[in-house]
Amino acid sequence: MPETESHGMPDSIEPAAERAAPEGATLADVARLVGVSAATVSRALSRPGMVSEKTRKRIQAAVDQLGYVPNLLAGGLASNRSRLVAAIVPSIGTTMFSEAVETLSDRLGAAGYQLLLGISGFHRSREDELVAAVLSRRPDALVLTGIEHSPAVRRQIMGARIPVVECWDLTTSPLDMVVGFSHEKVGRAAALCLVNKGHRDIAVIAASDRRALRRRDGCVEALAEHGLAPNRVIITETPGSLALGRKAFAELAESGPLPRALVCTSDPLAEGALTEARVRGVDVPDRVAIIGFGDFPESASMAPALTTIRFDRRLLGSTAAQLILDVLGGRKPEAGIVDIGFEVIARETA
Amino acid sequence: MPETESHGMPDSIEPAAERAAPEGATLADVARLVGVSAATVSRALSRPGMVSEKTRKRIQAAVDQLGYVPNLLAGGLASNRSRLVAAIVPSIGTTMFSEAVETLSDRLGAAGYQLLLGISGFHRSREDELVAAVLSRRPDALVLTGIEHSPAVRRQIMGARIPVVECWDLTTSPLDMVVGFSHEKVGRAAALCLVNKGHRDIAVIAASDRRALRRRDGCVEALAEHGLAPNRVIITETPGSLALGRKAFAELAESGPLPRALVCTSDPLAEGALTEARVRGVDVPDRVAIIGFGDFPESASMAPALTTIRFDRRLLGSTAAQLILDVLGGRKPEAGIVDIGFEVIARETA
DNA sequence: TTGTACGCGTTATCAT
DNA sequence: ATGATAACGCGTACAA
Repeated sequence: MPETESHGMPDSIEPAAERAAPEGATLADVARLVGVSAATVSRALSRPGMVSEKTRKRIQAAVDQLGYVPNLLAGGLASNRSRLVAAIVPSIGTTMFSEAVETLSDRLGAAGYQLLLGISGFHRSREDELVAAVLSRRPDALVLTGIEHSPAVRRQIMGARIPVVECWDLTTSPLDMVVGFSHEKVGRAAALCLVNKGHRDIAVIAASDRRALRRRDGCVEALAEHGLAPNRVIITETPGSLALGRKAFAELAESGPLPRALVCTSDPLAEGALTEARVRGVDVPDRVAIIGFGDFPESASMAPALTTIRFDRRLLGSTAAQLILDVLGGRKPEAGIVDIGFEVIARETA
Repeated sequence: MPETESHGMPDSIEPAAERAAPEGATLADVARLVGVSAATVSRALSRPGMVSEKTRKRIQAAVDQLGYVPNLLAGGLASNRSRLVAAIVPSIGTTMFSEAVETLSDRLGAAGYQLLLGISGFHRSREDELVAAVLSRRPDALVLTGIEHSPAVRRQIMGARIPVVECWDLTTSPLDMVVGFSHEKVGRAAALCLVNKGHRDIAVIAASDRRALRRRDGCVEALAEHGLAPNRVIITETPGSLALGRKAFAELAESGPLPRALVCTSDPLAEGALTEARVRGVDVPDRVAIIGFGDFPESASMAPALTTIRFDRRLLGSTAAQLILDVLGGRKPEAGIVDIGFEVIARETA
């Protein structure tokens, strides 16, 4: 009897073989145990509707008994669908990105996709490497941060022929799809918020990443349209932090007369400025009104003196997920360019 | 001539074939173009030392020309090494986890590994699903949060036969390796810090996840050893947040006389308590001393009235990475149980 | 140093 | 509803 089962095998040879997973059972092992073909097992697991009720149950039992775990490397290779979505973000150390990534991961996970995460640390060259590395896993879709990418990245991505969502920014000419908001408009809104309150003496503290600089640009432009020039513009490193905000405010205080109002390109910078102002006995917002960006949760209660600009990070993540799932599901998304907008949160009348 | 090259092919048929990547070039395509075997190309890419200088250059040229991107699904299947490390964390929305994950990702990336991230949201059952999902990618190693896992998880993991690092906690009997610190000791340190300052009337606000509760346990034990019982113990949801901290402090204030000192199991809770105290005109630390945990960067400048307990999150991440790389590299780690310790950061003498 | 040949575990196609 | 068989793209003994 050449193809006999292992029943009756002496315990001394493979004692654990029938109890725990011996050594990574395969589809073929399950099939053998049940007495069906591998194809049937594969179908039972991925398209249960195509398999008869009773064989499906027997297969399930065998799967449990063997502790069978499907090999998605093999599955992906055969089907050309990895069920993997790659996301490349500058950092997960700020809620700006982490909340969106969490939401993205949740939504994708619910649909059977997993998240391959690349963290670029705000370095352009690192994005290049990460894109290359990540594409070698043959992800079914790709999420990128921002709309500026090196030619190499653009080339690789076009060659990959998968859906791509650029996030946290907006453009009329995305690589594929884009979901975010206009940083120029955010900067304008910050400026207008202060101008509308009657301020004319306004300084700017901006981090040096591309999107922060575009917020600064929008701000300066809006001021110009009101016949104003910024009191001063201070550029800090990226990412903006509380410490950098303190330093920048100190520089502001020591290099000339304080402005009447201050635009910071992010809440951490704004919080730092606020902190330094307090230390120096400068009243916020009475002496210096400060507006930030990002609506970081800490600031809501800790820094009620700050005004900020909020966008919905979770909406960003879920929208990106939805776009991807639509495309992968063969549905056409309602729109490939999604502006999730933002709103000014004035916590004080200042 | 049966195996002819595509030279001389009329442009009208495959015009782009010789310029851009036509449609996912494979190793075989590269080999054909160079006129060597696929094996040689494979070696040139993964073990350059085994290939002659000049053929390696020609291969590199062909790779560039075709825009060849290796398929790691196939590679992983063939070699049984995915170059993937999976990590499962409750959240990336707090620096507690995000910084460690960032460091982990950096270190692994530098060694040629990529990070497959699962976010469990503090749900035990979700960890089960994620482990199963993640193991189907055949990761070369696994990073888990904490030391308590369901039997199903333990079984699956043992069956996977890969290095595992449990993080953010400590035990003498890890699944495989562990890097973190003792939460009981953190709780004890918090209590002792206050007791040593002469406080005897101490309350506790704790989140309800396992590690936070163990910090509470350590705290209550240490108090008992000094003949003290906590004024009150308030349990909040997980994860602890500024809002929950405010609510808990309000409850404390309204349900009886305020304690003289307060232990919070995390900094967000402590910041919330501090905020609510301020709102109620309660001086911190003169009327109520507050100690938190986690050393969240925001608290350093914003809440100088708080004492906190710090552990090195980046050290945690890099140690985990090092353990994994050691094992995967065939080196034996110095120790499979790493206590990274912690320190009390007293920001005020209170 | 290079080539040959096989296998990795799964899905898809085409029968039955 | 189920089975046989051929890919999928690559790594790796083994041979040359």
